[in-house]
Amino acid sequence: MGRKTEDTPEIAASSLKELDAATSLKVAEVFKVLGDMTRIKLLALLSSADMRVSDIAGALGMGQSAISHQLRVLRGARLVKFRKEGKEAWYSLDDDHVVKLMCQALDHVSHG
Amino acid sequence: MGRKTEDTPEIAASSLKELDAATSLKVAEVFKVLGDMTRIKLLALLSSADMRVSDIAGALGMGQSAISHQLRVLRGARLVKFRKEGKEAWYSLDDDHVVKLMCQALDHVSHG
DNA sequence: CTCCTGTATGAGCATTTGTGCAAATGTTTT
DNA sequence: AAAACATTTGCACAAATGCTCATACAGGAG
Repeated sequence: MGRKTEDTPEIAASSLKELDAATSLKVAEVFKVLGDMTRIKLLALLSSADMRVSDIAGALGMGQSAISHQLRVLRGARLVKFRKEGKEAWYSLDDDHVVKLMCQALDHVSHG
Repeated sequence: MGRKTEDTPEIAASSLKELDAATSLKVAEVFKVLGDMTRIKLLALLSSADMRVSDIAGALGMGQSAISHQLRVLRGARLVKFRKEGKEAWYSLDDDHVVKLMCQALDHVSHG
């Protein structure tokens, strides 16, 4: 049977009590990167298909420079990766953690 | 101790493709609230015990005003709730979505 | 009532952030 | 070689953010 997205994080909830400053910072950094509507829409796009920079810019109705800037941020957080094909850059989600996180957040806002 | 054990059926990953602007904004707003180290440490504290404002301020080594401001933000995102007992305000996590989200993010940064 | 405690709120300020513009880099075609 | 194309990068600037300070609000004790 088709399995849905795994809803059991490998990290136990009890580990939250022992969050040191460095780890808290890293966690906050990931969330900060996700805390922007442009980047959310961008990641949602990439969840269905790999895309080039200009594709994303067109789909979101934004400048190509802005998208490139955002993709750099997303790359820095290891949320997206890309491969170069000639003069084009194809972007895709880095792993499925991204999707899990977004679904959890979607779950949260939907229950309001 | 009746915390909701309501195992919320996770939202399918396919819903991400259909994210409209309003929903993207809400999702981004939740992440934006989580994208701050002070608030992360604060939520981590609340994951193990309910606390008063002054308790949190003491534990984080910050001013009471700063914590109160942050708690307002967290309340606005429905990530924490509080009950008033006399002149004290006891804060707690609003639901277990918060813990799930943080564990997912912890999972992500740990695999780096 | 007054005083003290716990919390909330508003103003001010320094820092960060997202975007557009323009120039630079790199790749393919002519 | 140049020109066209796709993407990246540096700069600038408005808008947003987090903290501190001071003040206001509310409950309990004397």
